[in-house]
Amino acid sequence: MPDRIRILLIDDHAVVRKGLVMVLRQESDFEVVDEAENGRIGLELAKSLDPDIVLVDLVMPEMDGQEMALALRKSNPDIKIMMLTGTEVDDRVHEVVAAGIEGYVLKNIEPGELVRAIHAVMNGEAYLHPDVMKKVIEMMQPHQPHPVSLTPREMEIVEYMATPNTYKQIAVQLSVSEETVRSHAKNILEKMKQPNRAQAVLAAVKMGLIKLNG
Amino acid sequence: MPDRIRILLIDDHAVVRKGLVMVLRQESDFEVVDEAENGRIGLELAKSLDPDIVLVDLVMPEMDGQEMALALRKSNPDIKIMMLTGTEVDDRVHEVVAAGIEGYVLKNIEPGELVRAIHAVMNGEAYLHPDVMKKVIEMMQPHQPHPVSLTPREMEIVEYMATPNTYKQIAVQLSVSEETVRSHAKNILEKMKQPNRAQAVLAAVKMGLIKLNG
DNA sequence: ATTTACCTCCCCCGCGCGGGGGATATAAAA
DNA sequence: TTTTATATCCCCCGCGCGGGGGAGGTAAAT
Repeated sequence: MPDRIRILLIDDHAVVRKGLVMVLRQESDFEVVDEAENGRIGLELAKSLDPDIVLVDLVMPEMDGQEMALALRKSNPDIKIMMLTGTEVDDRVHEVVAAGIEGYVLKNIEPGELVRAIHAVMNGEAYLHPDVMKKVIEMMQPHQPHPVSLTPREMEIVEYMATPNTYKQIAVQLSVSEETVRSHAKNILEKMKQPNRAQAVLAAVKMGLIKLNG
Repeated sequence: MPDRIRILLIDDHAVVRKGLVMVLRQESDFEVVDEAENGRIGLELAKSLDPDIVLVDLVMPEMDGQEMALALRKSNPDIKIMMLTGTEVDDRVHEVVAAGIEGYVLKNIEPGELVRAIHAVMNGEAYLHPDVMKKVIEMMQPHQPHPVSLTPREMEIVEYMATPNTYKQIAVQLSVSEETVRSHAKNILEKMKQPNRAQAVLAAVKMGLIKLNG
């Protein structure tokens, strides 16, 4: 069987590994090539065995799933990575997903669903557990209503403050006096409690007042 | 049947609407309550009919899907929103998803999959088409190797430039002369082709040199 | 009718900072 | 060995900008 999916398991709990093996053995096109108990060992095994996909636990001693994912991404970018974690949706979801994995499932996943997830990932898709997906989407929502309330004019000025323009140049473009712009800028810094333009712009980005890219 | 899922269709192509109606009629627990040909009309209908979920086309005249989604989110946050679009995965995916929708499917979706998607969304999950999910995940990847190469020391200085510290204060913390810091800063601005500290910091964030949040 | 919010404009001061020119030392690369 | 990159340090100049003050005018809220 040349096109069986070669799987590497990495989890610090032997029980979990055995359980996964049982589940994966049910599928005739799956082949568990090896197991490892932490990221460091798993990384070495992945490099030498070159599996199609690794199922890796997020929380592990020595080297956790996130570190391992980053390392494996660099050394063997073609190996798919499916992250496993407990039922709790970790707050590190964002970072972990950004580490460049293809799948993220919780351990309470239905066996059949796990099989489908692996197939999906091997098929070039990305598989995220519904709860994880929700979290990821939530994190890209426009940020909470800004704790600082700027007037419409001030909003306009803040946007200009994020450009290379000097206050004088901004004044010209808005057809007002430089003093007016400077006055607004002063009020903005005051409201945002920021010491200077650079910090104010950065804070505005963090608050979602300014889009980083448009 | 009190618990049928009440669906509102919004698409500027009558053919597409009819097709969707055919598909959705197959499911006994779906009920298409009405249709609309653009976002403006659809928004009014949604407000008066209060459906469980709206399927809305992304590209439409008068008011497109994104605008409508934003408006509907504000007026009726409980109504689920499933975005529809052509086979092309739009570059606006990020914005659209950030508009706060629950689902995003392409029009070439299998009917059965669409039905599952609707059920998933009604079940409180988020459903993104695999290609869309991939795109979303890609967009959270660490950015490409920076076009500007800063020396280790310069990297350090850039991070400090994103803080409220003045160059003098940075110098103290790094135990070097203020002149040294200023010198590095000058080289950084030169390399990044940025006119001032504020712009340099912003550019650094965009490039992924600096994490917005730590 | 008085207050409040907002936008507009002005002056002064002093420091931060960008831009220009250097210099010196070390270590790696050519 | 000579060049190149990196890190350190120095001086000068002038403008940008932060912080302090104040003033006038309109419009909405009270």
